[in-house]
Amino acid sequence: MAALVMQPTYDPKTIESRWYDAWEEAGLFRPEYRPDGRPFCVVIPPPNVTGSLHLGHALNMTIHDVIVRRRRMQGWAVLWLPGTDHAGIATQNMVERKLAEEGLTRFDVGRDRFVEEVWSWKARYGDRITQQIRRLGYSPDWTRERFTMDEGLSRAVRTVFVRLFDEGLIYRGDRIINWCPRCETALADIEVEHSDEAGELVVLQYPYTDGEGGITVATTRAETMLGDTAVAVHPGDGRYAGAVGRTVRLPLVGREIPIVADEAVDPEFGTGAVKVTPAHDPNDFEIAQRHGLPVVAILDQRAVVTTEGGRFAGLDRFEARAAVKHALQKEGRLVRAEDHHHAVGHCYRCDTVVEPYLSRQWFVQVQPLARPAIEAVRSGQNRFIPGHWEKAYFHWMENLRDWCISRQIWWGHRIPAWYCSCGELIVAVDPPTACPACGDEDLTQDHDVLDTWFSSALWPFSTLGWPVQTEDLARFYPNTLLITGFDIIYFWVARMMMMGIHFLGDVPFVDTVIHGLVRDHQGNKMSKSRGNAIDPLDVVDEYGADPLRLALIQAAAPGQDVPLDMEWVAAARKFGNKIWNAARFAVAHVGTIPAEGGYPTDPAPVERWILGRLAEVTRRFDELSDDYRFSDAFAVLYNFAWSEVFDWYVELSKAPLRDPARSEPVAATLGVVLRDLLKLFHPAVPYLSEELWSQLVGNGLLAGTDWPQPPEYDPVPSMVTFQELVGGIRSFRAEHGLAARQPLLIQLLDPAGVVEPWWEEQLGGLAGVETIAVEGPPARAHTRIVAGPVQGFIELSDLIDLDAERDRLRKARNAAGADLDQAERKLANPDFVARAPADIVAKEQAKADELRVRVEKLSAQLADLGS
RNA sequence: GGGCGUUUAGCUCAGUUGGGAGAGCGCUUCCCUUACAAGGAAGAGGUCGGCGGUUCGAGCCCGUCAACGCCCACCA
Repeated sequence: MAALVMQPTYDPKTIESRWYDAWEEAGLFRPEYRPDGRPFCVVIPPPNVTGSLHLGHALNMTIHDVIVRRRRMQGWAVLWLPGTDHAGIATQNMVERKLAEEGLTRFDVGRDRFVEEVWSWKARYGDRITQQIRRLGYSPDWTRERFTMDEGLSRAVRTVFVRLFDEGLIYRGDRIINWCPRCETALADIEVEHSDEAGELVVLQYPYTDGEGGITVATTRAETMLGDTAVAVHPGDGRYAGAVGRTVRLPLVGREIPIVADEAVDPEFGTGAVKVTPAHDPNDFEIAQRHGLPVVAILDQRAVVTTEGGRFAGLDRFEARAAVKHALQKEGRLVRAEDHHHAVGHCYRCDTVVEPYLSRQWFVQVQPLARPAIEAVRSGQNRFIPGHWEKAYFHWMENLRDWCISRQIWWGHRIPAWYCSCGELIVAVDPPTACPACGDEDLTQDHDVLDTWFSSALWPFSTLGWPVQTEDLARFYPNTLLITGFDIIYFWVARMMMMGIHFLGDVPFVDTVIHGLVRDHQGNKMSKSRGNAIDPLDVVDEYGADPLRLALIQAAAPGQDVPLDMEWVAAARKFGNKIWNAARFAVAHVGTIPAEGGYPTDPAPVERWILGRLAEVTRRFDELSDDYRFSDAFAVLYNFAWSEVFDWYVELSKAPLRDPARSEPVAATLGVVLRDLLKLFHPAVPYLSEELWSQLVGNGLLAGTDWPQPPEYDPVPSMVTFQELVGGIRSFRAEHGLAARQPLLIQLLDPAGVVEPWWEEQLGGLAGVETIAVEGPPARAHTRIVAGPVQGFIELSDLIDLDAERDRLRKARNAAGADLDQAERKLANPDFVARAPADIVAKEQAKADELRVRVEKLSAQLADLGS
């Protein structure tokens, strides 16, 4: 028995520090807790190790926790595997910014010291986010926590690299890639964010070397002309038939360059002639390869003009753009400049404009990996929820180009490739001691590291021990689920599919649950730069972790963005207060409650009603949860709890609970219903429910109990009539401004015999009326309350304004009359009667009958009142 | 240039086998009744973006238009 006195208001702060350690120490978060359970596995989308929790994480992990806590209670052996990501460029940038405060760059400190510095950062901040995860009450298995750069995962990364290399799916080559001149590294295509920007299209004339005139070309990046090595036209373009084979002289540079014909040129665009800059444009690079053109790089890795740029050397690309344009104008080679909107690529980590840059990089040939990954989704081995994301997935996968995986940063998995002075390339999981070709022991490891997403792609199996065939791997691969935001479907989901299928022969997870982004109440994406980002820990401080969790899960319709207003969180806290106080009431009136079962076998009508509703709601909640429709599931549960259990059943229980002779069965039912509510709500509000459990049931941990399975009960039709009667009386009372404590006299007329003995007492409590008889209408002036087959007659005292009462009745009759008309019109339609299903027609008929009676009675009443 | 999403009460949003329009917050009136004023009771408020179609019946299915948002795309 809980003898503790509960505070009258729910205070999240005092209870949310209490239960986490108990759950963890009981081993509840480990799959071993249910050794015989069906395996269930989901891996956390690993947050950046030095990052901090934001609302996107909170949404993602709330969905995780709501799922895994329920599955545990349902007896599954649940593994929710946590961990963090080294987040290559992002983390490196953070540490570089910190160095910058001391006036240093990473090149000042050198690679080894820099990497040490990052590790020490990781040591200092690496557990901040995991502490935050605990504070929000999330329940992953911390004993299995992983980090993408721990020893095991690094080995998995090297193993995958070596195998793909041996299969010919990883290669090294000189290609034009996306280059961030600020981060000084290559980026994958997907790591470039395009935005439409106002620019300038300049049209230049390159003069022929062998005669008058010249050829005009257009460009948005004038500075690149310094590196032009040709002009290209379409072979079928009649305008330039005579030009192909001739040469032009490159202005400012003086280089003589040829005019070539190439299919890649679109004769419709611009002048139909295109300047070819092989070192700084991917199309041009390909044209140059086809025509054996020289490649002249005029920008270095910081996008500064090289000595190839002559007098422009040393200028930044944007300075050079203006300077070159100006110089061309002075030489009369600038035909015109026009405004031009075009997409400009930016680095997704630092927003710097990305430069196409020729360099030697490592690539994954993705098409052989993508094909089975597409097929797996097409055939249903994996499904997206909601399904429309499959289209986006297919479209992206089908158009994939090779994935540039080498990065010129220092923080990450170093590429397991070594070079020997003899020219030998050694790709191996473990560092080679000597060159297999020449025996030289002086080998140099490749300086680059791998794209962070390369290691992320292995997360569903590298975390389980792969390449070692561990028990966890056998038991938990494929994972049951993956839960993530749509913004990383390409970065992460698609790559996990490719790698999982390729290396394990099976999809990495069966269901892919996609959720939206958290937005502010005006629908804007939250971001630090926008200044509208809300720190979840501030929300927790102000409202509590449970209210935040409940608000998030209620707001998260499948696949839709979540506009989070603090009003939602405040409303969730109000609900917490409501259930807190319902429990407080129960603690005072209910004795021992069993942890499981205990459902009454032959309950009285009111108890049968609420128990029947509990069973219906539990079943519906389970259906919706199984379909990942949590917002709907919790709406059903929330409305049941508040507007049925609290507003009706708790009120109905008060009278019998005060009477020792009748209290026992009511207390038992109230106890069981509240107990199951705590269980059903527990996945969303674990702290609150656990605290109330300790007060109410006081036996073990709620988190470790079984999920409720209440038996079904026969419906109680008289309850519906009773509720309608109470509503009618209350409405009458309110419209006439009658105080609730002033009893009204009511007589009931019940031709159908549904009036139950318990009504009298409850009508007194809930509607403030005194029932005087169950028979015909009284002689004195009265009005009627119509509730299904029952009529209530309330004597009209001098206090009642008869005009107001006539208005009230007229309004009620007109409303019923309008509904009746609609129903009768439907029933008069022969097509409806003939074609609609029989049960729909019968329902409509019953509705019409009931409405007809109601209209008759209200009309009769109006006549009685002399209208 | 493609593709996707959204458009429902004053605000933010739910509404999947098409069959009587919902929640939270806000608003109006009454009530500090012994679980709860972070509460209770009673109300007001919607041509479900426009048009057309399918159907006995459409917020829900089809077509079309409009507005807003997002993703993808090597047209200089």
